[in-house]
Amino acid sequence: MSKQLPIVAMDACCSPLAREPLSEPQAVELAKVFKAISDPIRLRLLSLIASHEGGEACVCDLTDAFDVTGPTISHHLKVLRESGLIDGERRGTWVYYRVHPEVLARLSAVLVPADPATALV
Amino acid sequence: MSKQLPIVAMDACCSPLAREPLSEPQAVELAKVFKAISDPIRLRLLSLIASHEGGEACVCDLTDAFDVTGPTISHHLKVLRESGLIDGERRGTWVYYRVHPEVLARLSAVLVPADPATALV
DNA sequence: CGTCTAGATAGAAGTCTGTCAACATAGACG
DNA sequence: CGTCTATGTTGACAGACTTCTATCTAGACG
Repeated sequence: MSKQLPIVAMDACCSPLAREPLSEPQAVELAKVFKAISDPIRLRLLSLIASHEGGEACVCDLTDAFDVTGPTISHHLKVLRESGLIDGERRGTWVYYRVHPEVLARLSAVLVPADPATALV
Repeated sequence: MSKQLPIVAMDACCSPLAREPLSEPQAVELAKVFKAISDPIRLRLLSLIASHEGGEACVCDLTDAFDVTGPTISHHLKVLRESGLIDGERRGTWVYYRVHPEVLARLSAVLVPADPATALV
């Protein structure tokens, strides 16, 4: 579960994409992470985990929120795990997931527009 | 080209994903935009356009930066266009693209982690 | 040990995606 | 008008993705 994280992309990629052109390797690594959150179920899973009290959520809490089967949720959690966005830990009967906020922060930083006038409303 | 923008998602989605759970419709709309940037070529296209002087870039500038054929670049630009991230305008012989910084800003805002301690380095 | 539950894995079916070659279209220009 | 160049569109195909059912594994507990 919490096996060696692939320690994704994130190394050489913090300058906003609008400041200077992404290198090809940076783009490849970033694309993997964005692909991980390019599915509605995975986005909601990530959001449920990140916004859950205590910063973590049990798979049992997550499964009920969707119309798909357990294995499908497992699959999506695996994709999020392999992208480095979340990590899971077994405690007794249940498995708890939590997000890696640094990864989220870096994705957010990469997307910041160049023009400082375009502030968040 | 600059036909009625689909005026994507972006309406009801500015609260960070880690603050409260995304609704299903929000997730569906956001996922479309993230899917648009989940390809290395499209990420680099977006970055090239956004970081280009004057805030716009001609397709002719873009095509040379990649190993794929013209039609493939056209296809990727179309995906970015349909997601609302960029817009193109023909001026004489060439077509110029520019990004919509608000869309970028909103994506960035959605990904901001909950914990304020996780500031950008 | 046997059994029950939470979750993960495997394999299959159907759908979507990226890429190309071939063709179409829009201005520029003679 | 005819032709050349810059982009876009179409149709095809291989590979990747999502979801399911069936099966397996790890703890809990009697």
